[in-house]
Amino acid sequence: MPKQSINPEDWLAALDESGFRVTTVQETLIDIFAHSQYPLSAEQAWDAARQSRPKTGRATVYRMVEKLENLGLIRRVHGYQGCSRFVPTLPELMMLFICLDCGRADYLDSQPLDDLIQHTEDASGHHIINSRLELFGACADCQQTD
Amino acid sequence: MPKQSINPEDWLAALDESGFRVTTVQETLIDIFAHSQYPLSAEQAWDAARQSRPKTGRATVYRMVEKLENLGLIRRVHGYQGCSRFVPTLPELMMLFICLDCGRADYLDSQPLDDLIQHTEDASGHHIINSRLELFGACADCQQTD
DNA sequence: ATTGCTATTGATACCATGTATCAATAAGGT
DNA sequence: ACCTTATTGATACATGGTATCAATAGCAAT
Repeated sequence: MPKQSINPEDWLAALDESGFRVTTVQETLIDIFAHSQYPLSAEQAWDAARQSRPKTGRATVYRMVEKLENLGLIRRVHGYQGCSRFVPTLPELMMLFICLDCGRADYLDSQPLDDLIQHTEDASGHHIINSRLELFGACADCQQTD
Repeated sequence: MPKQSINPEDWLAALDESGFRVTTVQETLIDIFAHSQYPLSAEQAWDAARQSRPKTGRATVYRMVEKLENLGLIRRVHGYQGCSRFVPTLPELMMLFICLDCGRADYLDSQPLDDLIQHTEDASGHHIINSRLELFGACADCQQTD
């Protein structure tokens, strides 16, 4: 459902550029996150990783998830089966919609959010440094089959 | 900083109307949440509760927090010192701003968010059932003292 | 007021999720 | 191929939250 596709090579390049070593665990996990249509927990990613790389350690996955989040390559989804699931990020598409029915993530253009933030700064006098917007509901596909 | 004040009696009435018994623990905890300007964790609320009511149990506080959240009287703040702090809710003021400097919550009128949701529904075809918006930054007061 | 029913509570034990430690491994520059 | 050191995997640990269950206390009816 993402309108842009995610390129695992770009993620490896991002790790490399940030001075991290490129390892097989990373390749494995990046592949898992980049191709998942659904929010994944670290535990789920661990299960998935061990299918292609059985000796993958649990702590390693948690460390990797943290690293990917810090680099802005994945983002945490709050309020959907807890607060510990992650989806890949897509540049310029910071408005996240999660379908409560099929669970898929859709990424929407951030312009309306940018406008809202601008408006709020003007109206309140606060300086807004970052924001979190998540939308939940029934996606266009699931509405038709209800 | 909340522009409306919160009335603990209304909360007790809400519990009563929902068929729950009104107890002293509830009064204690409602007072704590209704008067806090800062997001509080369950653990912090427990500490506060025991000052006026020493034998208050930990599990009771967790249960109460869950109940208040379910009733919509408090709301969870995500991404500010974890995902387990709560602020009281204020009707019609669903846009939450948290100052990263002083930690206080400010509540903003939801109209811009309602507009954004309407626009997104029209543009995407998704039906939006609920949303979560949090804004973080430097509040008007804290900017002046920087 | 007293009683009886049952929701709520407090104490404890428990579980899940995530983190610190540390020896072994493997990137990657030389 | 070698050396340095970041990364890994296994284990133990910490934290935050939940299940259990006997004791307590709301509240409605008498």
